[in-house]
Amino acid sequence: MSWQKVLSNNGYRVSGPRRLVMELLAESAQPMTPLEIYQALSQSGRALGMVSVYRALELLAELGLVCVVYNPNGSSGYVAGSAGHHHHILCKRCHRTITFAGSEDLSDLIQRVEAETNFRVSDHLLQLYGICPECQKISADTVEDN
Amino acid sequence: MSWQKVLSNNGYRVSGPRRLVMELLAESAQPMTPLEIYQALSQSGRALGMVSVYRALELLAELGLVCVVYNPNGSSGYVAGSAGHHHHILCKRCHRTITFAGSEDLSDLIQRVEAETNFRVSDHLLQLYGICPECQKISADTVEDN
DNA sequence: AGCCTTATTGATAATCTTTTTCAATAAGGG
DNA sequence: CCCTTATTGAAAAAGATTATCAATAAGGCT
Ligand SMILES: [Zn+2]
Ligand SMILES: [Zn+2]
Ligand SMILES: [Zn+2]
Ligand SMILES: [Zn+2]
Repeated sequence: MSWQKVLSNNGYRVSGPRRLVMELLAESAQPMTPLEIYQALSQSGRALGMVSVYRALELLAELGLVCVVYNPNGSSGYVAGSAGHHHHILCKRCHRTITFAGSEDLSDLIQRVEAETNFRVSDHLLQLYGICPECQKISADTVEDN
Repeated sequence: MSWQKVLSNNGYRVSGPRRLVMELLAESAQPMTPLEIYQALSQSGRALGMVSVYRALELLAELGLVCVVYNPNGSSGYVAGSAGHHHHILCKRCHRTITFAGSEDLSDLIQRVEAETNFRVSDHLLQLYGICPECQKISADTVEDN
């Protein structure tokens, strides 16, 4: 279902600011902070208030249309979200972020931890960090040059 | 190795504020924000500046003596950290947080994602959310009462 | 135990980020 | 095309984090 439909179906309007934020994030390969979103849109002429960026992100996140991802250094940003169970993998060098499908791969771990701790697990946060193909290539080239 | 030793070995002093923050977190069952730490210490007479809380946390986190954990709602807090590969599980109801040992349980998942995405994975962020034993018991009691 | 050096603290101010407020605007149903 | 009302945006308020710098105290040395 399109993000416009998700908004409508939940009684929200498909407004200019929401469209701008949504489309920008969909195009971006990297997570963006509210400020970065504001600046990117301002510079490309399509101005909107900083407040609207915050409000759009809040709503879009609530509806699952965008996701928050955490950088290794602790800062966080937003990426366009896909539906269903999924997680993100971030490049430590260029911050390129892509999504991978969630699976039952954690179920063994979760069972073990439930047995160990007596917690009942219902949810999880998982992100992988590493180096993306492009940055690996750059590293390889640099090494060759030496 | 004790946290005091870690500080010393890295050329830092075992100061009052660092001790207060470290001991408070070690005793706390829940993650705490800088403000919560500041207030808790102030109220128990052992006053220190807000700024010192920030600085202590920054340093302790850098040395791996405390960890940042993310609440399901997006807010974050600090917990006393254990050494080695580990993760945290949080109770969604009372925020009690405990540590569980990391393992190789993600290696299958990581291999799959590396194959799918061509990323080289070096690190990960994992947290589990659920209900702790105490809160399960409360739920059970409540149900019985009905 | 007392002294000295210097890392660390804390009060204040500066900066940055996020939220509130409320009149003006525009989305979308009719 | 009009009307209703959700949404926006400017400005201000509130909240969180960081910089400054004189005063303090940790820990090495004797
Ligand atoms: Zn990269
Ligand atoms: Zn998952
Ligand atoms: Zn609980
Ligand atoms: Zn792990």
